Amino acid sequence: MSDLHASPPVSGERTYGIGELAAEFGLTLRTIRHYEDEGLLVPARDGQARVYTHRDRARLALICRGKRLGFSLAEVKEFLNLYDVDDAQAEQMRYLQKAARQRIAALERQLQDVQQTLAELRAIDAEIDDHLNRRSRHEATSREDSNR
Amino acid sequence: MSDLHASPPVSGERTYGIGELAAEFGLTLRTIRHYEDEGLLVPARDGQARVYTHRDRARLALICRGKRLGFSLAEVKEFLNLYDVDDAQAEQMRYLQKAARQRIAALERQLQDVQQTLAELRAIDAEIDDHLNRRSRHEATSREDSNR
DNA sequence: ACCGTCAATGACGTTTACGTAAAGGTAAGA
DNA sequence: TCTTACCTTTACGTAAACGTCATTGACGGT
Repeated sequence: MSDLHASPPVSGERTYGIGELAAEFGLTLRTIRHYEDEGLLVPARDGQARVYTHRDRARLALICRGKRLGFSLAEVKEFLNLYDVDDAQAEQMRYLQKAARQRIAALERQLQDVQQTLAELRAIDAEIDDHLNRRSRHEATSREDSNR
Repeated sequence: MSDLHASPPVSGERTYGIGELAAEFGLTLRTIRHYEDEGLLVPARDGQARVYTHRDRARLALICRGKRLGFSLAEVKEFLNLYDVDDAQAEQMRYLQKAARQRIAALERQLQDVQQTLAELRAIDAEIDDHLNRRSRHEATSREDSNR
């Protein structure tokens, strides 16, 4: 009758259900739960049900991006800590900064890789264009300049 | 006695042993053989021993880069075909071009990801610097400006 | 009261990308 | 000839990242 179970709409923060996030990020429920098993997400609970805050949602977005970049869940996990710098002691801030700089270095290398690969593939694309055009022009020529 | 088994130094092309390539690329023999099992490499043979040409070596470099970019071996495999455009029929050139363009699109997305992540991490790095400096300056101040 | 939907374990299965022996072949050097 | 270094194949093992049931629970609607 009275909403005995409806989670408190106390703090004006909107929350998300697992299915909602799954749909939004194109993941399965299993996958999101797996991220929790691995300690990448620690959603609140409304009874048994998982309740995700904006912060959880942001973390999930970071996880997805990390995955797109080819990092393992373990790597993404360390990665995530970097975004929680606010509540860290000066002691471990230096550690986090070291970690951040290592990641930056890794990403700079990856940036090189991506750019080089892009350049090569674009060259290949152009080369194919070239080949195809020559061939078609050649065909046209050998057909005694039938067109034009 | 006479080099009955020494591979023909016929064509002036230098060749590589599997251990050589493993050392150069920081891979294990097992890994390189695995790439062969998966059809990513098809080295020549001198008896039983694998003999790698410059071309094989170049392919291996591409494989490594693909892996660094987070692609699966299956993806890298298709990827490799793009570099063999020379000996392709116009028929499948169009197919290869399509594949190339898909990869280009994927890499452009990845480029965005990398750049955004880099920007964020650099911001975090700076933010930590900031926090640490404020704190140290605060400490200094509270110590009645002990230094300087 | 019954249904359908969404979610929660729990547990075994699968794919990818190799690791790790085990058992042996070949050729150069002491 | 024996050792050492480098290579071979065969085959089982494994860690990561989920997929895929099977079973159960809580709600909302009719």
